[in-house]
Amino acid sequence: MAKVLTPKEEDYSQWYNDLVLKADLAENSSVRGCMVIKPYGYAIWEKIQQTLDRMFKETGHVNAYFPLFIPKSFLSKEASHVEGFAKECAVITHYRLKNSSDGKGVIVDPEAKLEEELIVRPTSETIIWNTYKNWIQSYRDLPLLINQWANVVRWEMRTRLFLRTAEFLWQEGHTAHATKEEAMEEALKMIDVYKTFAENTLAIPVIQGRKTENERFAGALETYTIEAMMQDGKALQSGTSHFLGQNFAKAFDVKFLNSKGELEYVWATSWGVSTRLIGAVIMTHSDNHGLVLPPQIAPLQVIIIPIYKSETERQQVLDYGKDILHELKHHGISVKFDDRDTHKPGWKFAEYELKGVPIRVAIGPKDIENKQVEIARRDTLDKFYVSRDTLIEQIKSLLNEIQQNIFKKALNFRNNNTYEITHIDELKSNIENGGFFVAYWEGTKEDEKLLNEQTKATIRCILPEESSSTGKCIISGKETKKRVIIAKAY
RNA sequence: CGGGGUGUAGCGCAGUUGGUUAGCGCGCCACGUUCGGGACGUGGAAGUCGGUGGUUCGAGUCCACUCACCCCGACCA
Repeated sequence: MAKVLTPKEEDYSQWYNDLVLKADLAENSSVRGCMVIKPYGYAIWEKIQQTLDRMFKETGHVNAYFPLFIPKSFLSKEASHVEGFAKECAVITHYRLKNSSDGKGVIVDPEAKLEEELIVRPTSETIIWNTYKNWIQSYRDLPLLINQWANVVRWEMRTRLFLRTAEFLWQEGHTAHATKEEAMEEALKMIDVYKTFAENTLAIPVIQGRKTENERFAGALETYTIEAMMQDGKALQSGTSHFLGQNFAKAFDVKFLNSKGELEYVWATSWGVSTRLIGAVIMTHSDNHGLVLPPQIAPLQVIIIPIYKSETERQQVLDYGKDILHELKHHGISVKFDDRDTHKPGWKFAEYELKGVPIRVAIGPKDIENKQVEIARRDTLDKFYVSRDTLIEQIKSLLNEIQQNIFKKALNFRNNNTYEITHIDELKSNIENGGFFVAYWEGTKEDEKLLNEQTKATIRCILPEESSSTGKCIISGKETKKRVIIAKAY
């Protein structure tokens, strides 16, 4: 008996916390609100990065890197942008320390005060648009399609591993376009990329929509979002793409000469996903035994565990297993053979279940004799024997099947916890149990605030209009085509 | 930033009205028996009791201050 998780049913957030720590994904650091991402957790992030990076490049984007620090004056150039971020900025005021007079340490040297304070980027629109000003003169310089992989800092009051940390890793795309239509198309294209990635790679079903004015990104004219439902019925905003209009171009005076020789302001988008996605993966698929990882981002897809008694058996099992190891590697499968003699098989079974390895292959003397192996799949915990001859093919298709299965499971869960409502009372009486509530909405900003105060829920997104059918807004009673998802959110 | 709570070995905790050498479980190390679902035995290492100051013959224990972390709210990806 070693690592026991708090059961989900008992305390969901405790379960989440236990899991992150015990699966060795991350831990709290001695810096308030900042986490240490441990090798296993970082390996998942690397998988996420690799896939997304490829998708960004396939859609014509390139990577670059901009400074961590932003002069304070830059941030205030776009009024609503600074308003949104001002309350959570880390500020650098000095550039030097000196020995304290009591000799016990160092103090900030008051002589070394910066002329202008620097802000640790909470997001990079301002520093990037200040740079784009120098890069863009003519329509021939457009579009500019740039992404950066970086860390950002937002001084959050309350933090939770992966879901909300003061420093987090993300990617932020910042694009510049000659026309409104092209920028809008880009913003929509990227939210599509995120949706595809979430569903195909992370196996997380998401609802795509746009944010209400209240929930929009600071400085955006339109924010598109993908919203996922966690196992406790709460929503997690998993990626956003913003149509920024000409706000930043105007704030930073970025103009280009069009083919007719006229000066115009540039149109912009920005879009990002963060290490929060790891939290989304955990809270979508995992169970009381530990992590359940989608094969596509599992750092380890297959674990091989030997079972033996005597030294001769050990040699035989090792030979048999090494063979399988090399063959799987040859087929591009990420696999490890845990031949450590310091832990017993049962211990290893539990350990790799905790870590969410999709497929476990166990081999003992019995299996060598029968030319087979025992396979256990992490998603269903089913165990069965597979002939050695067809093993490789079966593992390949099983990885695929697991990927599909956990997606379907998550989709069913979401469908079963999504409710169409026609009156706000239905929301009030059911919101405590979580879930997505679909309602017609034609309310004002104030109505939205009222909704939040009364139910603790928020409008997660406005759904795309699929048909021309209409209904009555649950607050104002106005007839409308607009439908929204309401839910409690992380 | 308001309300509540906790700081004792790597982790989880116990420690009586102040009284010698501060314990327990897990983990760790060594050896042996084990090995198809988190093994067992024997021995061992590991602690400035969050910090500072005070009361006292004597403080993990009492007092003051302070720091850190956790939970609940307001804020947020």
